Amino acid sequence: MCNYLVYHHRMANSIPSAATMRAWRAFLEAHSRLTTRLGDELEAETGLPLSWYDVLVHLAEATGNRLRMTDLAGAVLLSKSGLTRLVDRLCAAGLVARCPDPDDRRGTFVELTEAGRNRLRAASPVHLRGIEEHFGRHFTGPEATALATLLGRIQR
Amino acid sequence: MCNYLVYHHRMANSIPSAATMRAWRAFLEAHSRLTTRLGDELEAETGLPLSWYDVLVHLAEATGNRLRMTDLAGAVLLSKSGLTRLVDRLCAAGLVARCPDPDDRRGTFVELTEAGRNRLRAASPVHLRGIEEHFGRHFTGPEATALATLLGRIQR
DNA sequence: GCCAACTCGTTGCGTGTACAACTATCTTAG
DNA sequence: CTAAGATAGTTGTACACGCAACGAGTTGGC
Repeated sequence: MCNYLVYHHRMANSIPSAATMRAWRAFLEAHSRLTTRLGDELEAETGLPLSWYDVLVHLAEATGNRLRMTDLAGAVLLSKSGLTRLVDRLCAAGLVARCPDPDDRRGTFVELTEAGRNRLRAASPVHLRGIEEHFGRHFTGPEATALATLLGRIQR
Repeated sequence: MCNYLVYHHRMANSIPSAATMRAWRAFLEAHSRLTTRLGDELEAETGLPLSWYDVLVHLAEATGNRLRMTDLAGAVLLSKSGLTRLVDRLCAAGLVARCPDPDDRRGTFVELTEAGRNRLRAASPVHLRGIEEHFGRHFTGPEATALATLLGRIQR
């Protein structure tokens, strides 16, 4: 899924410029190639799918290494049901554990296990190297900052 | 699926800078939000999924409004089998047609039908407006050009 | 010319995801 | 205090996608 290029049919206003369309195309193409490549590398070298890694990182960053299902779903940009199944798999692999929230018996915390922490520690250098090699290395420091600023304008 | 943030574990070299990581996070988040939003809008207002739109645009741009399966798969960044199924659906909807390549009897052309062209003409303003409203509008002309240049460095 | 190697597109299968409906729990208005 | 509504997470179901294997067709070395 990716291109959605201009089909020339100029209307009154609010039509993207040619530069905008070039940026949009480059954006989509870059995303597709980067996620595919980084995902393949991570899985090949560490056996960890990108979605698993993503969950582990968010838990590792959270205070207490635990997060509520809903919050985690928001963090990894997944639907609630999608996260339920993903956490099922991570639980089965022993990398995270579910524990009930005593203050709200509807809620569930997802907590990083020791095995999960170790697994993340092992995978992290591989993925970071990949990010640098396939993404960061193409930009100077100021360029990376500019990129973050520009893309950061797309919010919520 | 999305974050893959830094888990601080500094190694010798080739570790992404903080600016790179900010850019990477912003990139992933922007992509997730934009594709979701644009896809929802397009489907709600025109009944056309983004993947369908993408195919139609590429055919409309191709000479003769036709493309070989493999080339089309490359253009829309989909696997061969994924494209086979997608084209199945578009055929069933009457928006494209398959026709054999007389010069290579293994090959198949996918061709835009009149209905497909009309459907694309109707959907295109909606999607372009969306691109401008959710993406282009956040950038000045030079910024969009810079973005295209920077992202364009991620190749192949 | 012929067989091996390659290419094109499709199919079987497994997987990951979203949506909607559901259960259990919490919150709030009256 | 209770009933109505909101919220947390799970489950049923459908679907889109990739990978590997396949059948048909093409190409190149000998």
